[in-house]
Amino acid sequence: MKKFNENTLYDVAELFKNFADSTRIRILYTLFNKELSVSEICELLNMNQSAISHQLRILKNSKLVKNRREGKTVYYSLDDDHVYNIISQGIEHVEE
Amino acid sequence: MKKFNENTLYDVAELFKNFADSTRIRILYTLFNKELSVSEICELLNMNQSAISHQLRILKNSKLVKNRREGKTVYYSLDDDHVYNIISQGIEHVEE
DNA sequence: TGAACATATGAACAACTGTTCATATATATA
DNA sequence: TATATATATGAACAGTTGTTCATATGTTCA
Repeated sequence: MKKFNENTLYDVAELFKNFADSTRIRILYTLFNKELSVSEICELLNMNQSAISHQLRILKNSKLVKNRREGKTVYYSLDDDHVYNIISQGIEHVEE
Repeated sequence: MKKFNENTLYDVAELFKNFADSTRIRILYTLFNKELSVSEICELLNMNQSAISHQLRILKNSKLVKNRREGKTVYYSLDDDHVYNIISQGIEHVEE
């Protein structure tokens, strides 16, 4: 079994917390294909803008999404290759 | 992008909740190699028996661990191939 | 049966989390 | 500058979660 720092598993738990909420995981899933603006995400998930912005901040702090501003609009996209793989594996699991 | 039932992402979030707590993820990690009794897990994680039992029940209900009784002792082990892969991917992510 | 040991479980409590509401900030344009 | 639009953020609140404590259940053996 691979050795690693004893804090690693705490960090792993922190990572998985991001995926442990259906709003955040649905946000991430909408970003699988392409970047989207905040308001586009709101429409897709049918949720209010404040709730989405709060969750986007959490995802950004965890470096799972990144954003860029274009005028008034802010576009978000996945910031990590692992995100796609981890969620895909989760989907695979529950679909069995 | 793969199509699936709209409830799937909610189920995925539920799945990841299991990995979103450091106690549970450390329990699962102790079971990577081999089955362990409840008291062995308590010693390894230096936590009291009640806390461990409560978390084991959560993991069992989610079908991530299984158990077998041998006299007074109950042994727990991983019940799902995906568990190993999902946690490994999480470890890989945070170690970069 | 009774004592000892291993594990499970319910209740209670503190800590944490996600959403809403109100409002602030940033940008574009008239 | 004033207004409209898009996004961000702080405070408050309800709901959820993990641990502890006390106790129950299950098993072995004397």
